[in-house]
Amino acid sequence: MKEYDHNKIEKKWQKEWSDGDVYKTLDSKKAKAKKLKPFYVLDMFPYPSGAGLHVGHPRGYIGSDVYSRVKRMQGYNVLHPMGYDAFGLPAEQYAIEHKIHPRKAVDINVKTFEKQLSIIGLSYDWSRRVNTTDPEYYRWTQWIFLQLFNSYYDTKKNKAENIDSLVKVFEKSGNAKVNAHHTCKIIFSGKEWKNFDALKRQEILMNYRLTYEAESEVNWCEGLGTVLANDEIVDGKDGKQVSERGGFPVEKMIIKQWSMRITAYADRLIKGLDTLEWSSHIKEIQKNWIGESVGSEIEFKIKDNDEKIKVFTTRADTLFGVTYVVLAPESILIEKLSDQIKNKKEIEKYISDVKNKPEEDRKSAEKEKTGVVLEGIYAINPANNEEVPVWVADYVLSSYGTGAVMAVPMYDERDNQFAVKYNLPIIDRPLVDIKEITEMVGGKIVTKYKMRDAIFARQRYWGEPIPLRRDRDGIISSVKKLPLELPKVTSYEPTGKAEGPLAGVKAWVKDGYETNTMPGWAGSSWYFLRYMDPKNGKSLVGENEINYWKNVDVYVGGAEHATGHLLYSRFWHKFLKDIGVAKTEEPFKKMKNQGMILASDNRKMSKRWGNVINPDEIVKTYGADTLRVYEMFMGPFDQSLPWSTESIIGSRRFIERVWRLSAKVSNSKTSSELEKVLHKTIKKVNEDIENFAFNTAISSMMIFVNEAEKNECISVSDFKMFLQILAPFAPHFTDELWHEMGEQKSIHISGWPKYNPKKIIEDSMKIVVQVNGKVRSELSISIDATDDQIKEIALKDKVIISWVNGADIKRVIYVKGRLVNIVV
RNA sequence: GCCCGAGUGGCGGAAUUGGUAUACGCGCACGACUUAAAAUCGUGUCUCGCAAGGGAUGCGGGUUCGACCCCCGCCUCGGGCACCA
Repeated sequence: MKEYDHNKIEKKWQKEWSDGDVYKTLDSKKAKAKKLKPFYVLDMFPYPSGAGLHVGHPRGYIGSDVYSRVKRMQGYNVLHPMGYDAFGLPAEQYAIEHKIHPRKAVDINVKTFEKQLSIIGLSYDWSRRVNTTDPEYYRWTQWIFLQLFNSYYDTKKNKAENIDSLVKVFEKSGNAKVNAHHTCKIIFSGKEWKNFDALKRQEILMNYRLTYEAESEVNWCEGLGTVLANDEIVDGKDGKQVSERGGFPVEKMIIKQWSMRITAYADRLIKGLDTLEWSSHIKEIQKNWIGESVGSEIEFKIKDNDEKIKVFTTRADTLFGVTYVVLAPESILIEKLSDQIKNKKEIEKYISDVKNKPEEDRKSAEKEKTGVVLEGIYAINPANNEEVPVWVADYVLSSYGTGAVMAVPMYDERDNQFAVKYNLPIIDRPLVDIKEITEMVGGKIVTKYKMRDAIFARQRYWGEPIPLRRDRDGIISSVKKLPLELPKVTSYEPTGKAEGPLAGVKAWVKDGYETNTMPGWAGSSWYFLRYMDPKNGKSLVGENEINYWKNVDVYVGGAEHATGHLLYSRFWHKFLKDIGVAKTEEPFKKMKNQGMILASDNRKMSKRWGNVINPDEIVKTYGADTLRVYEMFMGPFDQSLPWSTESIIGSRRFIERVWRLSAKVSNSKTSSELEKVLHKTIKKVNEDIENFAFNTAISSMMIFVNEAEKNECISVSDFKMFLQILAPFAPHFTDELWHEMGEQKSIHISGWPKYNPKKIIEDSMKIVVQVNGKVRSELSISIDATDDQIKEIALKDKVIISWVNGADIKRVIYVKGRLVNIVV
């Protein structure tokens, strides 16, 4: 018997697999010729950070690898690729810290990453690797940007449409009745449209485009020199907002920015969640993030004025209890009403004070609410024609609902606080039916969302250039020839202004290109489509390929991307579906989220704590097979677990026991008892892997080995079946033993064993007998026994008779195949 | 504050989702092999009790023949949102 030398075996098989193209994915044409069905298993591609991997990083990759290997063995044409998300802040920060160009830093980091990953024995088809910073890749990111730019959202057809068709409508009949998701505040006729100059038209269309430029409030991070998305910000120690990366302070600012109209898809993004096999936890987070709420829009007339105040409320049933109305300080109505406002100066001062106040003060719930009454202005409650005062107050947000609120201090806590502070009446009126009252006052039921449009620009160098140019008159046009390559700069450090380092490239600016670049999520929002057809120079993905693969079948990655990547990808995918590129409504049908591996001190692994365990070391001492088995065995896949180098020995022992078990393989038959255990194990492993319950799959294989060791021999065919179910977890040494059993081809393309239902049938069953719910006896009864027979046998059992002790038997409950409970 | 999730031996965890709680593994103890050690193998290992038996799934109650699982009220930890009308 050879010694188990993991280093030798693992090196040998990794080379064999690579030389033999064992994990090569077939393109659709070849696959169809062979009648192979597609199966797409995807890992979230990493930022190649350069810090090196710790033992926790590969956990998700190992899980998805096990799953992919099973699918491959089951005869699917498996697409299991890997690539790099290398644009964006992490890569750029690393480059700045290490004083090298981000391009070089990315290349170095990718190499380090691949070297570390290669020793784990993952079954990627490396020939399909993508990198978001590759011009041949970001050419298509830019292409998608332009498609969005040239589209608007048709709310009637409920899909994106080309902006040209909207222009035609404008020409014909203006915009009064368009069915479009927009922010356009002016109404014009077809005639007026024709008289608008090009700049005016551009300005109007900007309100409809799915990628648009607008003044918007942004999170400005001085430390990183850029604007950040809401999901890139976290609460700092003192409760103030800081950047997730680096922990720098973040403040609100109004800047003209490129944005994406994700809000147009809010409804579809919520509805689609029901069709997804994702953890309910992540669906819940997305649902809350999108924040759908159904309520009523109700108009309050203004006394002695033609203007109206439109409020949004989810509590129209409290309409009779309204004692005042509040406008957000940003409300344009205030300007319109100014002639009638008696305390104009005071109002103006209040508004400017609010604007200069940091947003975090304004948003904190503990903060005292402030406000000023608009003297001379009264709103008329449409339900009872009562005149109520109108206030401006900073607790009303302009960005949500209609930017105006009807205040019902009796029922709303915030209104109540405000009313108490400013001595406003609090009245108790009976509640009415929401639907009825809304109809009665001529309002309508509408749906509002908390989600905001996504800002699509970063004031940084290391990102995709925005493929637009602006001529001297300010007219924007699409760049015709993609990719628009990122120019070389002398300094890629942040400039600290609302423009990026590209502003320092004279030729770039002269040509009218944008100095902002795209945010990190641009390249990662569609990469899964590129893997289907990574070298296609004519289109983002070929028709044949996308029709074959359709979408990702199983997506594996961290749960922390719930409101970022996973939402943006769904948004883009839906858009790509609308324009005919994607073929399904959702990109990721099923998703599994791996838990983090913590250090043994239960903290995150980090250089800072000095508790990092390096996978290279573990592979060297214990082997990749052991590492893989251990990481899958240590606990539920989606749960965060502490690493224990002490416990890994159990997985190593398991592998060695299988290795030694091969000495018991012979041509004689396996005992029927062991055969039964084997087939049960095959059944269990198959089910468990399908559910990503890898830990219990391994434990059942351990039970089989324990059982097998008690036997004198095991047949070649039975042992081979066992190797096959173990192979996805420990691919190297199982392939070695497989060949030792006389096989020529790799075990990983050898087929997946099926259990034989006949071989797991028991001829007797173990029935537990309880008296009043307490276990008192155990019986072995023939499988053919009827329910009544079983009850009778239980009642006649000596132990049971002594427990019942002649008492009246009230009930006898029989649970099929499990237990009898006798109630006395 | 609001919305999710979790809490089981010394440790990681299992339990067919209402039916034998603690599978599997680590650790520990004892034994075998060995001059010895390592490795390996065997036995034991929730708790009280000599035993018969009793008690334990964060705490307190409830439903049920039967509850880790369902319901009500707490506690602790993790995650999400946060003046969203």
